Amino acid sequence: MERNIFEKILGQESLFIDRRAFDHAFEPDKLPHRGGEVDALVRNLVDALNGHIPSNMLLYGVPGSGKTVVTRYVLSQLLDKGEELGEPVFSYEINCRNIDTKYRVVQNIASQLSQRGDAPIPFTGWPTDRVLDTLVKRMDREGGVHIIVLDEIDNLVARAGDGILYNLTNLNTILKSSRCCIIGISNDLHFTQHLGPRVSSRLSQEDLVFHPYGAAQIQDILEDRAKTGLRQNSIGNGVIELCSALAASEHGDARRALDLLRISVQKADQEGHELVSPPHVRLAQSQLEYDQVTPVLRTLPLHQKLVLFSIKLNEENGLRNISTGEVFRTYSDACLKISVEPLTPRRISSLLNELDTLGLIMARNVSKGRGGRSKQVNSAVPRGIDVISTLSDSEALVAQASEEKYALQSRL
DNA sequence: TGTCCACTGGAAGGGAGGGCTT
DNA sequence: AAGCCCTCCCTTCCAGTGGACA
Repeated sequence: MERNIFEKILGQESLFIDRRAFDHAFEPDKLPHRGGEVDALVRNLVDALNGHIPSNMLLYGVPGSGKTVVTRYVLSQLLDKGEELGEPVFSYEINCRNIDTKYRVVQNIASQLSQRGDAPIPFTGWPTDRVLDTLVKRMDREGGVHIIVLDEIDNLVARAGDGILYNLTNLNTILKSSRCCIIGISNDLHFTQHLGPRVSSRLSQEDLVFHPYGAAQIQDILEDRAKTGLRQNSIGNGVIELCSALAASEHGDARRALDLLRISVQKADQEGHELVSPPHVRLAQSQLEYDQVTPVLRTLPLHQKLVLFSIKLNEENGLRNISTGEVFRTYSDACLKISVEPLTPRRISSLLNELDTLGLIMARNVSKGRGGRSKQVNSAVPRGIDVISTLSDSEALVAQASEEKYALQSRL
């Protein structure tokens, strides 16, 4: 009889003991090389246990420099201690990449505070002030200290302005039987420039900068995780060093290093090797690039696809550093070919900025004197990924285009 | 030194879509 | 059903800009 198709893999020996050690959300027992940052947070947040209001804080640092993990680590201990001392502490972690409007932020926190019998707050429909009102009532009902962590706060400010931060930093003047503290986490050191002076001074009462990890520090982190998550003696010479060096060369991102090591181990597992070696890391590196980019390419909205397609098409024809105007002309032609109404040049300019933020293109502003000021655009998709076929082969593009046409026709 | 180009990017607002309240 | 509210995607308008060139 045929064996079950899962049996072969299930029975296979793996180099992993605990895969979770490589999760981004994994909370290790100790945080190497972040003692100073932990201390700074603890010194401030201890006020929550003394009946005072902790200062609002802003944590800065490049991605993967430990901001989020340090905050979680400190907060989980704070919550435990609060419970022990009978000083209730509540914490809310909001990722402002997804939750990026005033309404959604307030709705999210208030919903986390809902009890049985509370009316659910819809994800749209209520006036924001009403949601804010509900939040204040619920916070006061619970009492204690409420710590609101706004991860990627720069994204929230870019999308929704600083109005929400004004409301949140103002909460303590409205709250009667509870207190509130904001911790903002940002990748962008200069994001407070986009804040009004009142919000800025209230929010950044204490700033903390997380410096990128160096290769040696990343190495320590990887060694710790390998001890927890992998079988003994499963890592070959130079593997951890290579992972650390690759991640350190990309602005010291510890998450990237963990991903690299995890995928390297998977590769060794797949090949049935007992030992992970540097070639596995190289394989992991290219897979990581591929895995990061292709889903983004596939899920781009139609017009962004067409813009990127136009840039790539120019590059295939040997044209690099093309201007916004050139992109727009190629893009308009592409639209014509698939009978889609092109967007305006102004919109294309914004789409170029969005593609730049996504890291799919490199755009920089240049002035050519009488030739005018414009962007100089190049694709930034790693080599080895065939953008044009990923974008144009996909039936999705055709489907998207006809959907667009249908929507247009039904409007006319 | 002023002009001019080809844009940039902020601001305001339209309109469709999803949802709540009365 | 009508009146609101919020979000998203987009357009329109326009002041501002860096630097080559006359």
